[in-house]
Amino acid sequence: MPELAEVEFFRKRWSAGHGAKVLAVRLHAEKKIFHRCDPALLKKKLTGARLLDSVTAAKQMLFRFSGQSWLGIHLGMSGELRVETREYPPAKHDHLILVQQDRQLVFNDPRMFGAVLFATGPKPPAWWTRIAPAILSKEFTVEAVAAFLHRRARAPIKAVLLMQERFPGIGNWMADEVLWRAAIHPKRLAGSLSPAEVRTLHRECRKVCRIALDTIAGKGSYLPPNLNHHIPKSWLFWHRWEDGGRCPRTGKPLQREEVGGRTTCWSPARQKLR
DNA sequence: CCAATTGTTATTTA
DNA sequence: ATAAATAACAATTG
Repeated sequence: MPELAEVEFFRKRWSAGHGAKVLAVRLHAEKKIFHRCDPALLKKKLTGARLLDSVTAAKQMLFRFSGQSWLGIHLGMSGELRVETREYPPAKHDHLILVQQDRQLVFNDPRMFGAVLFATGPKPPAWWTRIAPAILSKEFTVEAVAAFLHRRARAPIKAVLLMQERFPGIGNWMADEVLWRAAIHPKRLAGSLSPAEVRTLHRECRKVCRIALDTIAGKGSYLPPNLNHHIPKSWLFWHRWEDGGRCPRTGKPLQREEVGGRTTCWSPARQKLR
């Protein structure tokens, strides 16, 4: 499920535990989500450690603990973070739980395409620092997008938008939202976009990220009660899975088809192949 | 039983 | 050699 803004939403949930000690760690060490770390070490180091703070980058979260410990979480396709009471009994797919005095921080992931990472040391580990610069950062320039599209010239633009090395945090629905707003057909080859279209694409990437973050994860310290509640009613998001869904801008029927290996939704009246 | 799922990566193909 | 397409991963739901 989670893309950029949803990941930030879930990270913010766990910030309820900032400043508090971890009294116990419960985990399903044999599960695949732990295969990129040492779960025994994670448990040893985090038990008794204090959760200091956390950040999000792309689709990943980094939680910093006392004792120079760093916990990374990728939510994969079906992961979510929740905060439960001390009395909450663990459920089947609660693969990692950090027990604190007043709450339990739960990582639940039924499909287990997610990942738990762990490292110790004075600075954030390499698997964190090598994440591409954010779309909302200064480094995400029109020139950088143009150069990337040139290198991926023969791939459909939809597939290119999903590449985390240049569009960190963009996932299936955000890619469709960006292309719909930019009025670019998802099957257009990346190398075929005009300079004007590249500028529009760049601008809409930033707008979708900004608005998605504000509405899904909430501004400042406000955390919305659920994920989708505040997503603008005008967005393609609300219509992309409806059978017989219509484009919110043209009122014409939407189309759904696999593009770049993923189910893609677009408005043929707005996004032309030419 | 078949097909679907907001992600990533290893393998195969071009 | 490079880049694009495909398969695989696991669990659940319709």
